[in-house]
Amino acid sequence: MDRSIVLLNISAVERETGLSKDVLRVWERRYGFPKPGRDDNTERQYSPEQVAKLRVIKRLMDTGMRPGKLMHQPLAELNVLADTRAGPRREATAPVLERDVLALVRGHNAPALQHAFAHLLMRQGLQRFVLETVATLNRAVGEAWMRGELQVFEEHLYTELLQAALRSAINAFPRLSGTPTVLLTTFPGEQHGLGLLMVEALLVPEGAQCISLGTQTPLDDIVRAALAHKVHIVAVSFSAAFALRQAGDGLSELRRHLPASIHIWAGGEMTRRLRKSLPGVRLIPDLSAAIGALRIGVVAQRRSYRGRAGLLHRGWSRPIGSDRVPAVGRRRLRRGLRELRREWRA
Amino acid sequence: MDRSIVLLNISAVERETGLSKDVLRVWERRYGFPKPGRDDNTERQYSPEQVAKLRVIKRLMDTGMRPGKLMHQPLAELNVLADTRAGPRREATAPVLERDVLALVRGHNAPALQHAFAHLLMRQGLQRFVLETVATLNRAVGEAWMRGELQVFEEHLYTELLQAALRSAINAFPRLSGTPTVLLTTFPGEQHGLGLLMVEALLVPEGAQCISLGTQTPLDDIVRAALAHKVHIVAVSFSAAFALRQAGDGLSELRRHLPASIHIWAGGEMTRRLRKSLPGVRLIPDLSAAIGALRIGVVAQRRSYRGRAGLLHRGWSRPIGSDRVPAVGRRRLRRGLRELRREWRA
DNA sequence: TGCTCAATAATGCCCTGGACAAATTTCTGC
DNA sequence: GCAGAAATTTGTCCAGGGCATTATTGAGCA
Repeated sequence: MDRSIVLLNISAVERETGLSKDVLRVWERRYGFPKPGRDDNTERQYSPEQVAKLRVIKRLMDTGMRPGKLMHQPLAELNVLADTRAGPRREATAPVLERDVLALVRGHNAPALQHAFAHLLMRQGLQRFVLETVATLNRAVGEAWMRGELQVFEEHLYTELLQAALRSAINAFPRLSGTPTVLLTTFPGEQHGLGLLMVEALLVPEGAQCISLGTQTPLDDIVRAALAHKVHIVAVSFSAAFALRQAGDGLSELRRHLPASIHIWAGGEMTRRLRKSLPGVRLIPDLSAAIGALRIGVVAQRRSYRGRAGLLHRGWSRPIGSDRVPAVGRRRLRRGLRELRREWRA
Repeated sequence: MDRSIVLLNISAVERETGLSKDVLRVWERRYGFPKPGRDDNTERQYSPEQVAKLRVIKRLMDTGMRPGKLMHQPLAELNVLADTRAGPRREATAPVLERDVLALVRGHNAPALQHAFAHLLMRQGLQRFVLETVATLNRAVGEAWMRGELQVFEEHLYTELLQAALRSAINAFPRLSGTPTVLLTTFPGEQHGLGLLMVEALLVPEGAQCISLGTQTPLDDIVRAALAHKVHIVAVSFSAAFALRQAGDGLSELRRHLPASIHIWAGGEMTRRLRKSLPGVRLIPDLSAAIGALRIGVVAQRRSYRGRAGLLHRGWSRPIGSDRVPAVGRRRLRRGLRELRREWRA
């Protein structure tokens, strides 16, 4: 039969797993896994099982685990690990919503899913929708994927429809020329843009002027853009998969090349794993922390949020335990923005 | 001074230019360019000038030129080449619009740009906006970038605002459960989603039901998605930068794994360079050709693929100069879709 | 001259195996 | 129980060789 779609060469595996060719080869040399077959030309041919295991390993590593420990576990063990890692399932909290939405995703019911998003968005308002619903759903989707309950294309559809919903909601707000002005983007190599959209969705209703460059802006272009648009804040988003080192280096570079008057925010799953503190860079490990961070003085060390890593591989989500960020959060957000505005006006 | 943001290591160059580490090293060995300096650890350090030249070379290669010829030309020569390559400037057509929009982009006037898009969109309607304005502007922006008149971040802002405009326009149409159903996505490695949005913007107003998975869907997930959603057409978009070989292989794979009743469309800049004809895959080298393809295509594909005659998959690409697809195009489009619908209902 | 087909060159990608720096873990002495 | 040193783990880079595919050139022929 047609095996060609099943066996992947090393480039394809690199694309699908995010693990570089060098890493794939060196793992084979060191750990004996993955051990792909070879084709007529002695080139590596990875089986889908190997690729599946690699994907899970990659995700676990994105939460801070190290490859040496994972490599020789059977896939089943890894899934158990993933579940443990995911923390206690909070059946009580909002499982109905999650279950319903996941059912729509798994049922490939695009119109209903789109409708559900629109409905929730209208009922909750943009900010609450993002803070409560989207963050929760993102985690649920990520975990379901991890447990093998969700296909890649199902996750894609979820993301796509969600982005469409957020974008059109954001677009519904008139573009103000207000303060503060926020530049949103990701570093080169980071292709997940959902986090940017979520931040924008939180800020725009408050009258902040958001300028999104989309994903993967080269460092010096971020600097140029910040200056050209005279922004007050540069916000950069990182998914869990982003390389720690690269992020740290890049953020330091940014800090060095931007005038001190421009704030730098770094957000997204990855920032929970950052060990070093980065002077002059505000870490925003999850959206609820973002709300706190908006209040000027508070800044600094929100260590408490680092405690547990979520599994969602992209975008922002909330730490597993803390599920309440409702009205209070919004009030704080508003106050925070007021303070920000006052500061920048001065 | 801070050279670190200026000198890039080989990974960074790979990310910024899209040229693999292997290619960068082998070019250095074979052609003597790029010849980066070395750091204390004898690792390559590329200067921004080299990176700039590499970027231009990459773009020229994406239009079909070969590296051996380009490598030793000075940057100025390459820019001339780029201009030549761009074909005759059609000063008469819509230069005012282009100039105005480019001015907004270069002036970093995001609100005005957003407004301009919204304005044009409203005045022309979604389809004409895409066919006439967006296609033209895209080329203008690409060429301006090539001539060094546009920064990367300026291009990013253009793309981002344009996508926002298209998305919200598309979203304004009610999601019909009509025929035909079209699955839209790109292959892994292709991260440009603007093409998908443009196609969607052409089809949705006609009542077609578009399901977009966003970019970078693995091949077997495209197959699964097509079956799960029972689509009539799978449309895949390729930017100029996409590797010819990978596209050809992937499309053949797709064709092999999808039932013959599901049509495959391949569109985007890259498809103009495809030499081989791909049986059972409809090439749509540009949007104006897409319109023709919708009309002629139904008949042609019925004959050529089902009958395995394998004809008529060329001749759809039009020479660079002929860019007029006005009202006539829309009428044709509508008729084409009517025919499609009739066929699929049967 | 114009065309087809074969020989040659150009090009991208894969391979092996070595090296090394940064980060993390383990060990050691207090 | 803890700070700091030593050992281990891990990702990334490098050189240079090989090969399959694609493009170009050349030869023979109509």
